[in-house]
Amino acid sequence: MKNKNNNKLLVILGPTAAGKTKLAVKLAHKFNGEIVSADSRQVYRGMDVGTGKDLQDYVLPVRKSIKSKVHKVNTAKIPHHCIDVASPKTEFNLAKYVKLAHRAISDIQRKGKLPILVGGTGLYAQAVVEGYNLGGAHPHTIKGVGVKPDKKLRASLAKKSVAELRKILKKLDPQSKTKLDNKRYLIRYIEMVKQTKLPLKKLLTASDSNYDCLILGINLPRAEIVKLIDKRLIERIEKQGMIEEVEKLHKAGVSWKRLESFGLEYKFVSQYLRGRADKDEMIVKLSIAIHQFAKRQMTWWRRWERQGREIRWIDNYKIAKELIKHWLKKSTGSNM
RNA sequence: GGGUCGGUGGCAGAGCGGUCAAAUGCAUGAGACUGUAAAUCUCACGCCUCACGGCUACGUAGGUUCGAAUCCUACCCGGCCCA
Repeated sequence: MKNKNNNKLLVILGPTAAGKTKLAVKLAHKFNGEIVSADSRQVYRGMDVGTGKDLQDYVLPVRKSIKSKVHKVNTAKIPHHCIDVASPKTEFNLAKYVKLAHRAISDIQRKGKLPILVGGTGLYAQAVVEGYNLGGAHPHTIKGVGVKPDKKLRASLAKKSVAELRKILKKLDPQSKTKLDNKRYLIRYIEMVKQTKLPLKKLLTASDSNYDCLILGINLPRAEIVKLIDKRLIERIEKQGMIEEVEKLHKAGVSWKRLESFGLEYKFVSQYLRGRADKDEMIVKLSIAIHQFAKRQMTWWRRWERQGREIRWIDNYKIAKELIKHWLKKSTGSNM
């Protein structure tokens, strides 16, 4: 059940390089908060420069507590959760993330502090806020679904066309309607319906939101974001040891294939290290890829808004502070 | 100066008499996406029009053809080779 007294969750979104972390840390100091990262790449150990972890001197140089899987607090610095929780050699996914995030949030709330969910991975943040059904990942989930990947099924469907996959899905769930044109997702849907025997609609229904949320989105002009991205990119490559980091990960046993699957810095630097591109070429391509990523992030947030979730768009600390003050004054649970 | 190859949409690059507003890739724009999400995928992309359709386009200017990005001539520009 919900904690009636303290189920507040502050969420901070925005495209990459917009300054989410910086803002979040400042707010954490101001409002006695702790940070929960909603970033699909910060979860991996050893991926620091490329995910911006090293820039945060406030990130705990922490030790992982085996029991809680939550980072220990290091003195006055702001604790960060859901960071460095997985080896880059292992698979990580949404279900695992959601489980960790909910646990971290509860822990923070129990301490009487304000959890601040910060990140650029739209799916992760949304799944936490909206309470997606993910295998009973946390107590608030209505119905445990938790459909695990079925490799055999996936292999058997791999060669089907989009039309064929749609037909198969339709057969399993006559009421399903989807405009999905991505084979990977269609196969996933088939997998879920087949294993649970539940209609797709039911599987994709979120529970009530578990939290009393205030969602702040950093919204800067596109040109500004592009500038910030490029500036940060050059710093990462020339000063922060981005290339060395990738090299180190590879030496530690992370395959090139795996590294490239992480995308952006990890992908393009790997290609450079393998001699597939020279440095200038790599930087140009990488820069473009990050711009495109930022765009995709914004598309996600706007979609979330269209689905009915309010996001307050901000571009500076002061506004954020005022909005939060106002929100904290309101009684818990009444701002849906 | 002589020879030679080439000049195509934002870029790269096909096309070499009609079916070409012109393949493909990239960039760009919009979007999808609940267990890979920094991933994966879809659509649009000369101009005008909701659309049927119309208009302007393949270095420039002429020409040959019913018809030219595609053939011919001259010129301009670039690469290479010989002087």
